Amino acid sequence: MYDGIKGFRDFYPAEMAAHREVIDTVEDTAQQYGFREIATPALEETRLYVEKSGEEIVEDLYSFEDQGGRDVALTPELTPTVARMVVAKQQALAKPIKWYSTRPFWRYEEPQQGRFREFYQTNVDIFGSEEPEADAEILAFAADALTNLGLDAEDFDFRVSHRDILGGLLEAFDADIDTRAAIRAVDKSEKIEEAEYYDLLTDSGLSYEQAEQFDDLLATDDLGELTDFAGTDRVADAVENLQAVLDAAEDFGVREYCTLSLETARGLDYYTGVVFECFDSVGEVSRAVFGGGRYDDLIESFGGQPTPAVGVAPGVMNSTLPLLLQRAGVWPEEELSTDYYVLQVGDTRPVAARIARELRQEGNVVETDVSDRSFGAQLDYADSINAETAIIVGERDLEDDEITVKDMASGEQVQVPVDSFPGDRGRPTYDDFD
RNA sequence: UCCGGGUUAGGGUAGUGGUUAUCCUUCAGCCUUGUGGAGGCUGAGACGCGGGUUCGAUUCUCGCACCCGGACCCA
Repeated sequence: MYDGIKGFRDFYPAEMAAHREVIDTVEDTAQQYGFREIATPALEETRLYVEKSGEEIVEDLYSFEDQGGRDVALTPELTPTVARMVVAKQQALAKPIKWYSTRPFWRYEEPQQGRFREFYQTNVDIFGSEEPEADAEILAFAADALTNLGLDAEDFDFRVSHRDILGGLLEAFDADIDTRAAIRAVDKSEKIEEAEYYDLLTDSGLSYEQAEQFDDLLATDDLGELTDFAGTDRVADAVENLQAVLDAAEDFGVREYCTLSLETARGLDYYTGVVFECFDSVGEVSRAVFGGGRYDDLIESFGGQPTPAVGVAPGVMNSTLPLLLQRAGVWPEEELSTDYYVLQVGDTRPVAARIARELRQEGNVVETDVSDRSFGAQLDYADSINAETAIIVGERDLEDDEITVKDMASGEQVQVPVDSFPGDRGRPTYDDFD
């Protein structure tokens, strides 16, 4: 016996069937918005992450030198990769570029609730539009994906904020402020004691009075108050932009899922405009379910022409979204499903095989005996794979040129002429002959 | 990396410094080449790994691995 690797998980068929349903729902939703699927490598050069995020990020990467001497890393996120792809074909791609991709990612972190070292995300991004409609479309996609999974407005909450509001307000104080540290403090404010929060703010350069004032400003519902306080174009523009995104979200039918929450900052440095995080309304899932936002400077920093971008990345496996779905009672059934089991009694293989083949050609899931098992054992097996219908092909039936169609749930069965089965019926069941 | 709690057949469990480690379930075969989700019989399957203490360790002890939480970090 071997242990698995810490933070990596196996998925067996029944559990995977539920995950498959979740992934398909999220991807179908993306396709309905016209997002196009891409595929990307599992390895990138380590410097792709180091140069954008700092040397300390290496601690959280699976990185190593390959046999050709290249420093490579398992991808911890998709954004740098898609940015690289956009830069490489920038002139060839019609804008806006709308892509999605579901894939595993790897981070060398300590596993915790809803967090593993290997996890799957569906990344959804729009490149080439700086309009608020693009931000709102990302919000709308995310909200639709969740409601298509069975969640409603009572279950989750998108906390929406704007990076320039935070940065602009800080800039408006007469102080030498470490903006990055201050934003990080804001991002933590919900999780830590108030005194600790104020300590972090004052550490970042604000006076105590300024920290209080800043905290008050973030709590406001009146965005105009922020504009008046700062008196700068930066804040005025950011407020206007955030309002425009929320207005668009209203028209897109998803405003009800969004809450203004300036305390939401996101830890990542490359965000520039609207940012948001999805939370469990009940709070049983203790950390953010997923997040997204605008990163208008990243493509240019990768050597491309200035290209605005906005995206979101729900985790679909080994992440907090499945926990939220379970908490809300909408997690799909973890069970196998099978349309037909074709049961053979005696040497009836030619007929059984023909029937199985024709049912499969109609798109059905069909199993038949490959273990030379007894009648009872075959029925047991058919039961274990949740077969809906058993087609009994027995020597006795065939003597009368018939087969037996059996409904597995009720046990009822009916004799049917073998020559006309399945015929042009796509998915015949017991009820069709009853 | 750090802190807390865990680890006994596939799943759930009982128990013990000393014979063949308990029970339920599961799985496989058979009764059963014509009726499963019922029953009977037979069989399979476990003390996470390594070191130490001991005549003897699944039990005590140390280290490691993995699991569940949490801190840090969060892309």
